Amino acid sequence: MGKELAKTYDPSGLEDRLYQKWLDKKYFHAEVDHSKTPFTIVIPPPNITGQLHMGHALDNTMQDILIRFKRMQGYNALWQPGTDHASIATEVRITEKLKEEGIDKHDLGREKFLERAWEWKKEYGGRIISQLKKMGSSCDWDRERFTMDEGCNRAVTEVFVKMHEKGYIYKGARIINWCPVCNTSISDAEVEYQEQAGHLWHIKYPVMKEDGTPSDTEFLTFATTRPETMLGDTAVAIHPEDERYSHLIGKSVMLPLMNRVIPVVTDTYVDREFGTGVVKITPAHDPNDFEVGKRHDLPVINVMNDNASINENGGKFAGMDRYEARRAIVKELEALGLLVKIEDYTHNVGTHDRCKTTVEPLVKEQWFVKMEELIKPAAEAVKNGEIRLIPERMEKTYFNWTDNIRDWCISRQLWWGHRIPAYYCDECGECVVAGQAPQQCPKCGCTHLTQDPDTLDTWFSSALWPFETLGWPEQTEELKYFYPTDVLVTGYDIIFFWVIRMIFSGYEHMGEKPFRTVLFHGLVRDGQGRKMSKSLGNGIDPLEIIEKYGADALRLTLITGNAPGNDMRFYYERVENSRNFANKVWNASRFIMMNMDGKTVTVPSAQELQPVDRWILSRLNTLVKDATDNMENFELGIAVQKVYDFIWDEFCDWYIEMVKPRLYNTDDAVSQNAALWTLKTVLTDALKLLHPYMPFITEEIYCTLQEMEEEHSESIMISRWPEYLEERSFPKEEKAIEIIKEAVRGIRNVRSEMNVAPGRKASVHVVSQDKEILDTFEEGKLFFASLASASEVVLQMDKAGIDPDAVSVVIPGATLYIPFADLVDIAQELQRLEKEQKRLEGELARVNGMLSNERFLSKAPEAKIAEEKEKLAKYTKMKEQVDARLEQLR
RNA sequence: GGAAGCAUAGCUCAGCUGGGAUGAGCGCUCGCCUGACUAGCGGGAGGCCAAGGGUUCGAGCCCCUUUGCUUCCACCA
Repeated sequence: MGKELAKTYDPSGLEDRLYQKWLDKKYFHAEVDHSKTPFTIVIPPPNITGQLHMGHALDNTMQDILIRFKRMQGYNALWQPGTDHASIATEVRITEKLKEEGIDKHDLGREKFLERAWEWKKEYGGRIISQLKKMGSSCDWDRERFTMDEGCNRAVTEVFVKMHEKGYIYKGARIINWCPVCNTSISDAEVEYQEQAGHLWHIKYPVMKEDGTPSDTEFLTFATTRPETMLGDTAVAIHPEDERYSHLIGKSVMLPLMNRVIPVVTDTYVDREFGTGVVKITPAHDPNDFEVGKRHDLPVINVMNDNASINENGGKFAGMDRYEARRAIVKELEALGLLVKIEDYTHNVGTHDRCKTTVEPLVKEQWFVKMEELIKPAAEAVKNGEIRLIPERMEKTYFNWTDNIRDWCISRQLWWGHRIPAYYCDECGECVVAGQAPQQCPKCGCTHLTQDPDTLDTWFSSALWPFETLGWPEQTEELKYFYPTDVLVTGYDIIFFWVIRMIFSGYEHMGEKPFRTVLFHGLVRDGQGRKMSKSLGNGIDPLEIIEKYGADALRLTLITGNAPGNDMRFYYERVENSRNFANKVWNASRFIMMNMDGKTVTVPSAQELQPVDRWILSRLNTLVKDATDNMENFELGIAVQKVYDFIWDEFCDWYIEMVKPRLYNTDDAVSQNAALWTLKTVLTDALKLLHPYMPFITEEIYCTLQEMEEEHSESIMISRWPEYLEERSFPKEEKAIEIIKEAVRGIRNVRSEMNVAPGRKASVHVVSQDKEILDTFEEGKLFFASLASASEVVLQMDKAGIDPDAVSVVIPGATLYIPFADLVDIAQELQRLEKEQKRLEGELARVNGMLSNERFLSKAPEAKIAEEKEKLAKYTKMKEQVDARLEQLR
């Protein structure tokens, strides 16, 4: 025996060995080669803080499937890997770690902190990569990049300076989302709204009388969820057409506690239907109020410090935390009789997606990207189909964002990230944006300039990922050859954060789209449909699954029965099934190799191939076509399902069983050789089709199989993807074998129903007037007998000489008789046949109904009509057979 | 408030441009250690495809309405 395979498939050990082989052979590496067509995927860079989770596992499985598929098809496939510095996520983790050591980030200082961060990167940055390797990911590791490596840093600076010159990047005081715990601004996309139970405080402000003193009878009542912001109120607003308050237009109210007189303004922003129709205006602490304030030229009074405590503008409340101040203010208002009532109220509160702290809207000087112009080509590209989103419905989500675009706040008050290339003159305050620190101030000539302390939003660099990883801003060969990339595979949850930003960046800086297709996948949830999360502790570690079941089983599980963009639930039972399938493939291969052992398998002539051989070759041929089509259309789950069904059902359960008698019959070497050749050929191609999904097991078997050859290829990875061949299509044999399969199924069914012991054989008479059908059975006699547990198979044109009490099975074009004289229960037999008769009558009624419908005949396509006619003939014949048999029994 | 998705076998899901639901896995049930595989083999039960309309010769699939669940966006004090 050439090589002994173990009885059950054991992935451990084997996977690492094969992966190392692939690395050694440089199969993952792609070089610019103009004789080949490139196929490129850039990896969504995992965070350096990251641990491989099921989302990564799914994302990377999909990418690896596509890249391996295209590589086998002969494309120059590049899967560009790398990691992301993940500015805030990493900074939070490091800060936490420092805290554990009793060190405050600010005491440590920026430089030392960054040293720690780089140490962290060194320690953990490689972890996720080694985990991706466990999955079998065929990334070109020689090209691994990092969002903060030298090249990416250059790209970021270049982009910032260029966009600033064009006026796309500006600095301005805007209301932004502030996280008082992380001490940084965050973008709109980072705010996560949570429904929280709170209160609605109804408060009234006294209206100012003509004499300039507050009235003690006339008030304006309104409601607020954040009473502490009243310290910064600079107006009260009503709707201009609200008759209830029209007499107050032009008047003022007294802001209690602060004793500030503030105007009553009119603005259509006010909803007359909501509450009392009165809104207090706090421009410094509410985005809408900020807009109102701008329209009415109201002062902006910031009453909060960065840590959300009240600042010196808050009078006697200065120094209190925002919630402490809230309580104190409510208490005082109540004492003054200005608190009307308190209502329970659940509302959405903006929180920071990283730390869940309630976000505080604050007015701050920040850097922004002006989006209006930039977004246009990005929206257009999806609209005109230059970029395709899969599934298509994601376009709606996409346009929802592009149509309501807001300027992107890109500055973060963090240390870990790309520092903003803006420098301020220590003398005159002039701001200079430049690739390198200027020697002197262009305005006053001062030589002391200080760089902006802020860093950029982490997505600023990932937006450039598809081209910065290929060398941009250098015009490298790689960039020219591999860009634009082909497919981006990612979760729909980062469409705003990342996908859109890459698209407009691609158009802006490269003048071209970053990728042709975006393939979205959903979330991997737990068995109860919940999101996997650390806080719930319901996460399933992919590495544990790999350890136990193998990477192939995990990959197959993640990809089967799942459509693009749909969430999926993770079940251990499904992994077990995948593992069982791996074992099935393993054992089928083991069986084939055992039988090939010691023999030289030669290519059989056309005549030497038997109908069953042609049947399975033809079925394989169809599979090649269908599965390839599905994969080209990114229907990965459907494609692999077809391969799975083919291997397990058609190949293992039918073909191998059909061929066994020929393998065991040493007298007919020609037939045996034809069977072995077919087995080997079909197995090899099936393994190839399966390889992108289950790379390890297919490689192991393929190589073992190849070792039995004189000239063997060294890896399935670099073998050619099977192609549909017209000369391998045998529709006639497909039909013929289908009839035999039906006969076998029918006989098994009857035997099972009658409780015939499996070991008990009986003769089977095949009665048909159709010469071709008899020929089919004649040719398949050997295996038909074995599958149908027949002691002998007798073919005849009529039922002469058959025991009239025999059990019968009707299949299209033939009736089978099995004489079980001692077992047959005529009543039961009648019942069975009557059931079959009824079924056929139903079918006939349906087909006849269609074919007698003139509108059907005139409107339905030709092919459909022909199909129905064929069915009519088939069922009519079968019914005649059943009728005749019933007649005979009665 | 706006939008999207989902509702198909006991459970979890597939079902391509409308053309018989022999759909998959698990579960259930009956029978088998049949010279690759009990991580297996053979048989079986189980679905008026959420409800109601419409378009069509024909609807799980297209249109409208309703109900239930999920998600995204906006965020009104």
